[in-house]
Amino acid sequence: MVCGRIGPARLDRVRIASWNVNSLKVRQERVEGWIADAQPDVLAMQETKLADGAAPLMAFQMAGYELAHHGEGRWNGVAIASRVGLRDVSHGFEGTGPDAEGARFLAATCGDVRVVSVYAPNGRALRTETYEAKLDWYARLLAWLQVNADPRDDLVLTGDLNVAPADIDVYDPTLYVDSTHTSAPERAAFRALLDWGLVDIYRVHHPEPGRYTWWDYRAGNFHKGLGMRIDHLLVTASLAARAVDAQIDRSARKGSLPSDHAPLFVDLDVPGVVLREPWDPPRLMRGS
DNA sequence: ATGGTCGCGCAGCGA
Repeated sequence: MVCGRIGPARLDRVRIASWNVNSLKVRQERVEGWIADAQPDVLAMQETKLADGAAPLMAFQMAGYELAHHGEGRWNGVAIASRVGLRDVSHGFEGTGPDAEGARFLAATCGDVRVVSVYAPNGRALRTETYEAKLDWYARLLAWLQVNADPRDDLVLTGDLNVAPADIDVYDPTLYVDSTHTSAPERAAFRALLDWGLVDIYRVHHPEPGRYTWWDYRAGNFHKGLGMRIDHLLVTASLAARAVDAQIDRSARKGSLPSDHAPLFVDLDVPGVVLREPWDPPRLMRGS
């Protein structure tokens, strides 16, 4: 808890999380509850499905976080909540391609870490225009990194990348042949991010199979363990060396009205980050 | 194996 703290606190460890919330409006209470439990210092969100004007700045402020939001409402929408600073907000390459594909990219510097929250296009089906747009989006994401970042930076690229990088990232690889999320071009696009200088830090800490971040709402797939690992925390080498743990919080997928994605987070030894002052709510004056 | 459920918004689409 940050309540009761006097003066700025310095953190030696920073927790950076990502969660496709599938409508922040519907998920608001759940997100607030998860933040209170998990205490992330930075939370990247995807599929907020909100216009910027409807972003719940005050609710995050009350919890001690600044919020940057990029959305047009209805579909897509990405955000970054931070309690260790939030500056140099960028919408990146949004709107520059033949199919802009909506609000799917947001970058901000939190503490001294560059955080990029992305929501990759789904692709729907192979050999369709939306599939080609997905690959094009990936190409533009890589180009953004090449132009606007350096592999030597402290950078986290996180979010719903809509790619299962390897066969162990899907519950049954034989069902995912010649389909989106696993196709060779998609995996090559994902691999190109790693080749640029990013590390799949969750996989480093958890080489075991059966670790997923998304489960179809239908057919009780979550309870049957039928999921995919399509949400990722990709970090540069300098941060990978300082990552002490990474986890997927399956518990957040349980209960009533969950998102179909679970949040995941990485804990980094980044000494000297200053925790933002919690907002002091105005108090009602009592007449005497 | 198929389809099964959500969210948005009010029909049917997107995931």
